[in-house]
Amino acid sequence: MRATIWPVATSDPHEHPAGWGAHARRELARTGHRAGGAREQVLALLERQRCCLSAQEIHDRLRAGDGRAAGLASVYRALEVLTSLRLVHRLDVDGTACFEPADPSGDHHHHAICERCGKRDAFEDPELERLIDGVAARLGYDVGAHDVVLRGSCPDCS
Amino acid sequence: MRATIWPVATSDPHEHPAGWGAHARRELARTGHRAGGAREQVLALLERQRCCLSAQEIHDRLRAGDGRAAGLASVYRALEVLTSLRLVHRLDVDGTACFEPADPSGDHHHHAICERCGKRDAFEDPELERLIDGVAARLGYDVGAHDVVLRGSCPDCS
DNA sequence: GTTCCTGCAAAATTTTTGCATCAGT
DNA sequence: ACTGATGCAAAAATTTTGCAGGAAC
Repeated sequence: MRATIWPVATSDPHEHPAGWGAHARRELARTGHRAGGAREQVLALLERQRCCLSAQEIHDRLRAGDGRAAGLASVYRALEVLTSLRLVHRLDVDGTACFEPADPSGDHHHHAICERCGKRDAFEDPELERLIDGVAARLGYDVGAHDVVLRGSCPDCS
Repeated sequence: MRATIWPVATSDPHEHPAGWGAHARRELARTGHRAGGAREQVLALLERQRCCLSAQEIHDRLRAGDGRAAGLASVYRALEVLTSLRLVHRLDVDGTACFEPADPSGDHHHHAICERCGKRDAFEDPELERLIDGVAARLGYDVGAHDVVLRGSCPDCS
């Protein structure tokens, strides 16, 4: 492991928009995907997760649970499918990919990452969204996704 | 008032804000680094480059030049030093890290990436910067760096 | 029964590290 | 000379792929 595994705050009071899991399962079925065990495990885990997790973190948490955990390769494959359907959003953090549910309503948040303690915070800002849409339009890009990442010291570490 | 946007083409041999190379060499000397061949090669290449390059791309371009090219590991080591001194900015694109000079004045640009042809465009927007500063303050983060990445289809591919 | 899904292992990629040697100060 | 810098190769970390067996429809 190249980077230390930092704890991810799970105490975030933000619950996921109701029905992300249901929406995702519906989309998977609609696009002709079968309900296998590995993908369901990943889906169920992401459903309870607010902030992003790496494939390895997802795999570790699955193994920590009871029963047989999906293999790491299957986790990657599940994430690939979910990402291509835009059901999860991929974000590169420190050279490793992290994944989190994508809100079907189109709402989404961005990230502030503490370079000292590794904490990943989420935030949203409607004005920021509007501004980015304007920039995309002026560039002539048909933008399907965008990320904003802030790096620095969180309030606790400052 | 409308924010101004300056698109910068990837291949555009745009000159860097005066003195980035000089500034970088000065900082390296000031922090007790010696002027080795590999780091100088990387520095000289980045000096002529406006948009971001991966370590492999840098290595390839160095080998395409005349004379002995720095080894790939030395490219990584040079980039590590330059990044830690905040002289270059690191950006993760598609799972691989890209690097580009960081303007000493604090000005910087962001990126729009075409998912079809892989083109990387740069843009800047002062209003976006202001907004991000505001978000950072609101979060209580001491933000040292930030990225904005737009992904989609460029005008040519749309 | 057909086709997709999964697990395991192997391969491919990307990045880091060990170590002997070379070079800057 | 001393110490950092470099090159090469090996290792480590991350991600993808091949293939045989199993499961969903």
